Amino acid sequence: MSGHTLGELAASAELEVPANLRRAKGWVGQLLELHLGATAGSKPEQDFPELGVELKTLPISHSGKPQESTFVCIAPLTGIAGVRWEASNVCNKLSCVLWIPVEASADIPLAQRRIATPFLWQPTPAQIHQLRQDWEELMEMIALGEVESITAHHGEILQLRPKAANGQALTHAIGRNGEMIQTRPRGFYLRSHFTYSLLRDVFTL
DNA sequence: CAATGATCATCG
DNA sequence: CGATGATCATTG
Repeated sequence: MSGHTLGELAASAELEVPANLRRAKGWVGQLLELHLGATAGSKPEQDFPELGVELKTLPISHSGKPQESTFVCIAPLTGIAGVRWEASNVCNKLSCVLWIPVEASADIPLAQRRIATPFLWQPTPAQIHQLRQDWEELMEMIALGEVESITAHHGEILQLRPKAANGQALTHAIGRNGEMIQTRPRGFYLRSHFTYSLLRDVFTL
């Protein structure tokens, strides 16, 4: 797919290209999943379970920098006593990722945006250490009932941010006194400066 | 609602 | 103008 445009891929799949991504935010990712034969659905698993590979598109600017952070997975806010990093969804999802950089500058019409060179990535021991540290810090705060005091400033490469259909969505979490509270669902995201470092490592920029 | 796919829109 | 917090579509 490298070098081809999203318009070409959409045409071969007989899909309409939306006017913009405002009401189709996951369109690019789903188009690429379709072409690579990933199992559609909303299962909390890797995109290619047989290969142990997770697929993620990476929106990049003209200068090749990621334009957005990368969503990893929903953060568990309850039932997290004793959860270990090795058994976490974050660890599982990021153990092997096929990154597919895609042009995403606002001045390029969606159909004309090109797919860059994908690369397969497995975190280095140092990256795993960094991910694990961030994850443990955030999970500890959640476990201690401090989820509502977590902001996106926490975590060096992995951050926690709201992840929901809107601000009214609520889920259960642990409160400051160990009681059950209602709060906005959160998700783990990779900071763009981290995904940029992955691009620099692979393409020796 | 929770999970998938993410980008939008506003603020500092 | 980058990052945070908010939001969109869809499926089970």
